[in-house]
Amino acid sequence: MHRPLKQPRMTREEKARDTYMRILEAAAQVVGDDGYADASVSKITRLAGVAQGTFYNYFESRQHVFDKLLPYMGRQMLDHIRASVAAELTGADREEARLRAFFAYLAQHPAFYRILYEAEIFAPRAHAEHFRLLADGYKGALGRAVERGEIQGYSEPELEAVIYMLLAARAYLSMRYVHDGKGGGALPDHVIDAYVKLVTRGLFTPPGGPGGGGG
Amino acid sequence: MHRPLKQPRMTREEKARDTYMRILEAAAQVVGDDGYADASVSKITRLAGVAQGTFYNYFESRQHVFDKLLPYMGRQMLDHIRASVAAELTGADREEARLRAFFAYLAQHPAFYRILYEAEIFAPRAHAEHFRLLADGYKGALGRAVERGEIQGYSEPELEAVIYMLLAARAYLSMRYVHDGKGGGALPDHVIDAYVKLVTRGLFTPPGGPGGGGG
Amino acid sequence: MHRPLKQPRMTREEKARDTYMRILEAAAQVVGDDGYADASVSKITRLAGVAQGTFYNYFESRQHVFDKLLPYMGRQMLDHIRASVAAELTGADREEARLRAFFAYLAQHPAFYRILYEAEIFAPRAHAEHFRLLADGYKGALGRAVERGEIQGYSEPELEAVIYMLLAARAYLSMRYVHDGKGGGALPDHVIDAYVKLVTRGLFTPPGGPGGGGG
Amino acid sequence: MHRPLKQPRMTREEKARDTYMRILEAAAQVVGDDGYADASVSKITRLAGVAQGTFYNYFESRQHVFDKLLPYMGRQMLDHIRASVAAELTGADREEARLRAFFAYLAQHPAFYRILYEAEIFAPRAHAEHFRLLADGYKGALGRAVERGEIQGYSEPELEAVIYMLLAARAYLSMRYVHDGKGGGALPDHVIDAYVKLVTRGLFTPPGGPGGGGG
DNA sequence: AATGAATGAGAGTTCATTCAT
DNA sequence: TATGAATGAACTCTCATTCAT
Repeated sequence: MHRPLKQPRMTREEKARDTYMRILEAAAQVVGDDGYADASVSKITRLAGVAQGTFYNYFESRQHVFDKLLPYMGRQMLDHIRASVAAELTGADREEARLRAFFAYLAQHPAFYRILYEAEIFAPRAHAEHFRLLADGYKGALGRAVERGEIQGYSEPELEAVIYMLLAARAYLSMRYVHDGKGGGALPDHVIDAYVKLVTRGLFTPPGGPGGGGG
Repeated sequence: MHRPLKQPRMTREEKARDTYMRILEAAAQVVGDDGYADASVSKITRLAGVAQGTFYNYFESRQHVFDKLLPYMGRQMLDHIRASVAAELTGADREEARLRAFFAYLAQHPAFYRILYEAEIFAPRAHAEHFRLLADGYKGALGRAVERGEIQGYSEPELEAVIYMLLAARAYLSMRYVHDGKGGGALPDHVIDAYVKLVTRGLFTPPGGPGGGGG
Repeated sequence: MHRPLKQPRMTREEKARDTYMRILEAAAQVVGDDGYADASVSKITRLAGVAQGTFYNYFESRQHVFDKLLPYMGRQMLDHIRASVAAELTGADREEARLRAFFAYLAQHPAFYRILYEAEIFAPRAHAEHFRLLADGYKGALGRAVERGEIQGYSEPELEAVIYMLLAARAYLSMRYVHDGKGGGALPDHVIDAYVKLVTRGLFTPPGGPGGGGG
Repeated sequence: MHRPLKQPRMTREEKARDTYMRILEAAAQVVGDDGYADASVSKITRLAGVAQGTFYNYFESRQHVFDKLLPYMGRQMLDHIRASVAAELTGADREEARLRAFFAYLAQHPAFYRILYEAEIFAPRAHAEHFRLLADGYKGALGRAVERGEIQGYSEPELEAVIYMLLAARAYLSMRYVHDGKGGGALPDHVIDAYVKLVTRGLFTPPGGPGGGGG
């Protein structure tokens, strides 16, 4: 029944960290629900359970939380994808796994859709940075595929363009098939098939080389 | 007995039409420059050279102009693409021509970028309708390619998914290579090459069939 | 089948008169439905079937129609009451007849309620004038009752106060029992009884004098 | 170790209460002077000495202050009347005292006239509630008069109608003799006499019963 | 006399931000 | 550090009125 010896539940620093995170998470949820445009400071602080003024002890301005949102959730998403994709997968199989992992993350974190795609408008710096990060990761992966001979006939700058097209595909497929709402959050199989087919044929060379035993 | 050819420069009706267009064009420019979120009625009317109240003689609300913007410019863009793409082009060549025409339009109408891509957030109805329109046009084109045997191995719903990926590619390539600003509005050739390569290999079957004489 | 010799259906003057009346009646209806505060010029002209500008050919301002409304309908109402009350009625019977006639008019012209009672706020000049008119008519009637010995013990200025109380009773009874809406427009009998009883006892002396054979 | 009796002049809560009251009183005065229709938020806040935005920290909307005005001043008025009318007064004497107290309150609070009578239009809910309150208080009083035998020959629903007529009398007498402005706020004696006479004869039975020793 | 487009003042309301407590 | 009241600029929208046609 007595109080445990442990110090006050949180040190001052921990408490500050906690408040920061509460505000950030609240912002994520509000933006996810209402979009950046309607994510007022008052909604965010109300949800976070702090006073409006407190907000400005942790963020310089409303825009500043917005700028933190995508980096914060984007890292989560990348971690999720990385953890989901088996290390030994290569080529188109790896692509498929990444796509599935992305949509799985989206299904678990519905707020992420708006945080990500509205960021181009409301947090353009963060958005650009996020895409650079994604693209860089991708570049490494495709670079290794090139080295393994899985990909042929694309120059390095061309590969960058391809990467943006793949990221684009993700975005629009989630917009069209998930966010619009009938699918209940899951991507239909034929859509995954189409993606895999396009990428396999378009990017990855079948083992025997192009024109080999493809099909 | 005959009336002079023109009494007033414009009839009342023409003048009304002119005012409507002035407001609409002003709205397009303001949205192009500042985005929907910062496109206030006062900015629009100032640019159009009319009083704020006049705005509401022509549009029920700020949202209502927003809803007209994409249909208005989208039709322009489609007309431009249709006019630019030679009728006899087929297959990947046609795809390339379409891509180039799109980017040419974008270079001539820089406002269109934001009007189009921010519409998902600020004029979702118009945005959805616009994409349905594009996708339908595309479906017809790809359907004919299927009939000609240029495309093989894709079911109809898969083709729909492919269409959304191609539209996605356009969007992200314009975001990355044009809108971000260094290219001065033109898409670098290697990007077009990458697009064409991906689509050619991924979608279009070389004359002799897959695995034929491709390369 | 041929046009009758009669001049154009209406002379210019008649047509103007007609337009004037159309606007006035439209104003009456709009004020009756929405109240003075929400009776915009555009609503009125739309209902009247004329252009907004036409309004100002007939009335100097919005306030000016408002000022015409109560005189116009008030006269109608007085005519109705005068026509409804049998000439030979006297004393409390006459009062009852007047009350019933007033409520009958109200039931037939629902717009009149608001036109009359909101006028104190929105057309105070007309309102005061209307009540002066009513009071003057009343004064004559009560003066004759005094001469007949039906009323005793009230000085002339006291009678004026009584008149205002009687008019007040009308107003509040219509507010409470008719306008609030359950009665379907008719005044319940017990309310009329209460009115008649109060007035009979309070104002009119029974034939044998006060304290005579009353009951 | 002890705290000085007062640190800040007002605690935060007191200050908030003060601001609320300042706005409410300012609204009362503006409505009293200009009527509800012309009582703009900007006039109210200017008079209250706060920023326009502050208004919306205390009231959801302009309409919401309007809805508070009559309850606030109505309670004041009732308290005043209750305090002014000697407990031992009964019958018509009590009525006279009430009438005098009402007009005394009106003379001290000129704003109350418009707040009360325009409320039927601009704050109908509050108006209805106010009258229900008044009528209920009256019902109790008249009910006791009936029990004491002071009132005879009126059924209960008839008494309700009478109550509305008495309230109506108040309203119109104040409109005619006070608000119109010549009397300087006081009701002429002959008007009070007329009211008392009408009510005495009409409602209250003289000690010996109707037809007794009256006169 | 009739039209209806144009005007612009002014309304109510929102909200990011500040700051005294 | 946390609070929440106060601020005021900026917004969208309404509408009586004017006036060229």
